[in-house]
Amino acid sequence: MEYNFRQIEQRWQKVWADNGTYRVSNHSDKRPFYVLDMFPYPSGAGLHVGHPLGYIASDIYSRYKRQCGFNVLHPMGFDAYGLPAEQYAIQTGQHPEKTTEQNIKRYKEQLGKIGFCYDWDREVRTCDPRFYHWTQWAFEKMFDSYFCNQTQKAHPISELIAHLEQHGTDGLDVAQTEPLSLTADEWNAMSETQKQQVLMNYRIAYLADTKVNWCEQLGTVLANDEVSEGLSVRGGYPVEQRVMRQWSLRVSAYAQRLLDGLNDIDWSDSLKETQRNWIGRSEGAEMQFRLAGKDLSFTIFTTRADTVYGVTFMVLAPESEYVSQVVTAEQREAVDEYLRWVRRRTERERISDRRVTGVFTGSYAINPLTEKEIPIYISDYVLAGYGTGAIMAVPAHDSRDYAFAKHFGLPIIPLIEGADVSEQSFDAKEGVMMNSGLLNGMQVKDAIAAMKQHIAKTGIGRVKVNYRLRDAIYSRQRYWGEPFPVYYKDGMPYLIPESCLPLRLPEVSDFKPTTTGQPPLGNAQLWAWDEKNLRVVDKAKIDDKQVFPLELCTMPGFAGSSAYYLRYMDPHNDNALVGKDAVDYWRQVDLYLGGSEHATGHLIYSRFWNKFLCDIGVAREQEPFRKLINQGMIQGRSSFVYRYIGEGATGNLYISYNLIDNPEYKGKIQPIHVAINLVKNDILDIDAFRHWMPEFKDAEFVYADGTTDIDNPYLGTPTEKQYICGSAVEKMSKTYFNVVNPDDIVESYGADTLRLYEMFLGPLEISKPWDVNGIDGVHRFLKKLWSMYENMTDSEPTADELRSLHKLIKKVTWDIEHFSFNTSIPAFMICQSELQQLGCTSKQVLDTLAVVLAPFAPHLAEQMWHLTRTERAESESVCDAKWPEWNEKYLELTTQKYPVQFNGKVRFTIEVAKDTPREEVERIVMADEQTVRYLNGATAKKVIVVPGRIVNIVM
RNA sequence: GCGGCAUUGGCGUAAUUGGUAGCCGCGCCAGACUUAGGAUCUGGUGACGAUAGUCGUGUAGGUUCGAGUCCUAUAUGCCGCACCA
Repeated sequence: MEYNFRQIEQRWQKVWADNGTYRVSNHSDKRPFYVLDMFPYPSGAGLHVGHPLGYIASDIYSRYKRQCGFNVLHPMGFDAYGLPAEQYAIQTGQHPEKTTEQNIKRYKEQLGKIGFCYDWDREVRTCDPRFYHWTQWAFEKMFDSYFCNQTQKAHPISELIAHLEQHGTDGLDVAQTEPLSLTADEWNAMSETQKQQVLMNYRIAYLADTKVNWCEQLGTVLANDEVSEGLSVRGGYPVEQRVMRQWSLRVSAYAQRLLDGLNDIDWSDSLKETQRNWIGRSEGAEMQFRLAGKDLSFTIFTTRADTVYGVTFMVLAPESEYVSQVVTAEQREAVDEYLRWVRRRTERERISDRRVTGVFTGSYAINPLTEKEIPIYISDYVLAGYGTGAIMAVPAHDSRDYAFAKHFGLPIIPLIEGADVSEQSFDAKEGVMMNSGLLNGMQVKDAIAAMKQHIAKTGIGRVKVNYRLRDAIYSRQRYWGEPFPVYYKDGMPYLIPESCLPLRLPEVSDFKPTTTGQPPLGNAQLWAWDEKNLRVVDKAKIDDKQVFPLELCTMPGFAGSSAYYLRYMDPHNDNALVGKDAVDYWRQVDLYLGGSEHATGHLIYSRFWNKFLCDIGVAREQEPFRKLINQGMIQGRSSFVYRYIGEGATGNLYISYNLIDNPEYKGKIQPIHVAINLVKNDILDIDAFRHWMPEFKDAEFVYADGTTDIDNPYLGTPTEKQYICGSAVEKMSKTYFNVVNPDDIVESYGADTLRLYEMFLGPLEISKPWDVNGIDGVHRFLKKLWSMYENMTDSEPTADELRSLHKLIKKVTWDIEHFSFNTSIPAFMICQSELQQLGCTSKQVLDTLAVVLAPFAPHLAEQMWHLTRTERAESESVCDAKWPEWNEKYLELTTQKYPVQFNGKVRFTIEVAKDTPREEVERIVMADEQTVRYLNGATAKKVIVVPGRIVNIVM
């Protein structure tokens, strides 16, 4: 019986769909388990073979958990809002709604062919109003909240108002944009608009003039994680710094909680480390420096309080607000010129060109410990956004300060004994202090602590923790995103009432972004808010007293993906993001799979978002994703032919890869990408190649054996005429002709082979090239396995069959629990081959085998499972078959013919006293009943004895 | 510069976590069946050696009865952060 995978896979996919096999209920006595894939952007290119890697792994795990008796939530949806979808729409000149719809359809078709156990009833799309209703709702909650540093929690803004009414800003320890000082009387005397302005300083979702990453080509601002080395991550366009009035989320308020939370979750070390870097906590001190001759002081941040005796100058960031107060009349012109120059420089120039630049302000500050006057400079090596935008410079022990001091001829005072600072600074935090007054003789570490204590006691400064993490810019001057539920009255934003959500994305005459920063929603006619009648109206009515303009920006891509995992729990709930019952039952994602490229974007934002939702009582767990696995990328494997371009070249002769280093060809060949479907096992299909493109129609070859068609025009068996292609690992891309479409693999080998092969390729978490060369081996295994089901009988399983089966169960169970799916495939192959050698025909064994295979190759397993028991109804699925337990009893069973082995070895433990001599141990071993049974009369080749521990016997 | 991860046959990898390195697959070699094979099946395949055997997990040390696995250096590669004070 042939392995007709097409028929088998179509049949069961239909049965599963018809019976709703994968539908999941929120009401179950079973324990819940939530397995989630990062939902995809439905891009125009469709899925390539790399996308399903993580999906297959999570599918295996979900199916396994389900068979173990869990109620498994395993949903799928689409991250349809945001830049990629919109860029694709612009490229194809269609409305993003239409392209998104088409792309989703395509994705679902492709996913459907691979046999995933998704509950499609729970599908979410971020661009669906029923979904973005809750994105907008969450924004409103953040707008209506502030963050208290004492409780480290979000609180309703009404509590803050109450505090301001009674105490002003006195005793307020909250996250804020800038420090404010108000009395209660001042607050109470304020107008409504003034009050709103004050509150904006504290809201978690706030509007402020901020320095943003503006990308002209994309026509929008970008978050920090969307920019890399001064270029936009998407598209690679230049990004400049601009001050714009933008919405932001106060993510930085949660920095400490985001950091602490990492200790409680099961993520890879590298990913946690990436997040720790991104949050960038550093412990240090803030110190006051007085301005000489004026009643003005400013604050700096340092992690090296111990080096304060070595401060020989100060530096301000060009954007620092202190600058204007410090510049003297004589220096004003020089400073202005420098500031103009700094402003002209793009972010990219600043990063690539690190020459020392700066200008003297004319003013001096007083070192609070030495009381000496030190000059104040401005330089762009000091960043306005970190710390206070002002530093104390210690050239002896900081390489940047050192370079600056050398350039401007400023003094360098070494503070650590034995440190040679004549050529470079001594940055290490080790050694014994000198030239440092009360710190002399201390180790650096102790000196840091001592100085912190000293400055706190004397009031010069205070201990302070700083974070690198910035607030997330939340506005995008784009069309294809969630509209803000916000309208403007007297220039201040107000929320649209919750009951009026969702605020739907309006139709516009032109959705393309502009280079001026004018958002496309400005083109919408129906885009004003009638405050009295609570509805969206024509913006021509804005002259009315009760009609106000709506926000024109939309939310960024990460808005929709920040809480979607909660929505899957309760996707049809129109009254809440997620119902209490649902979230109480599912709680959090137990296993999350996706790429590590989201480490500093989505995975920070959704953790932040979840913590906020926790604070307001919506989410149940502090961390959204308990365990996270990053699947590796699948790269493409490109193939090449080598065109001869040496002397007398016609441009039509191609040299086999094995010959290109021959002296007659070396350096005279040009590699050309060739479509990988024309190549199998690195051998070129010559006919197909000649028909591939017109330019290769008359291609001639120097074959692997060095012959050409002219040498032997009619001989030439296929082996002689082989043309070998070269190869390289590259990104999967259309231009390299190396994209492998999963549909094609499913078509020629079947979904089960695809699933098995993707797992077989190597460990889940590492990147690896897609290499078709091995797929036949996996396909062959499934064929062989299938052929075993032809001759089933009701015979009792033999001991050997049971041992082989239970060995498999043990191995596969272990593998799945350790996400080592790649090592399960060999286990299946060994089991199959052993059973075949034993001539296994036992239905009982084959039945269980199908159950164990089910997570990996569900279609074939389902077919086999129904073959072993023909009375099973079609609706009864192997998905619900109980996961078998392995039994040590069977593993111990042994016969003359098949001794218990692992990799051809016998191993067990026997207790022996620690100092027993080796000969004695050997005697004990040989006399041991169990050992004798294992050895079965054979003589041991070698006995390795470790007193007190383990005995290894090699037969 | 700081941090994380990796390095095992011709290739992808395995070694149940400190217990005889190289499972399984690809490729290759040999054989069988075939008019034929890019089909199928069987056997072999780390290196050196005729054999016995010896040597082998990037390099150099260390801990241990025992190290691919732990420790210390070092090299190479990949990834993250980076003028973050």
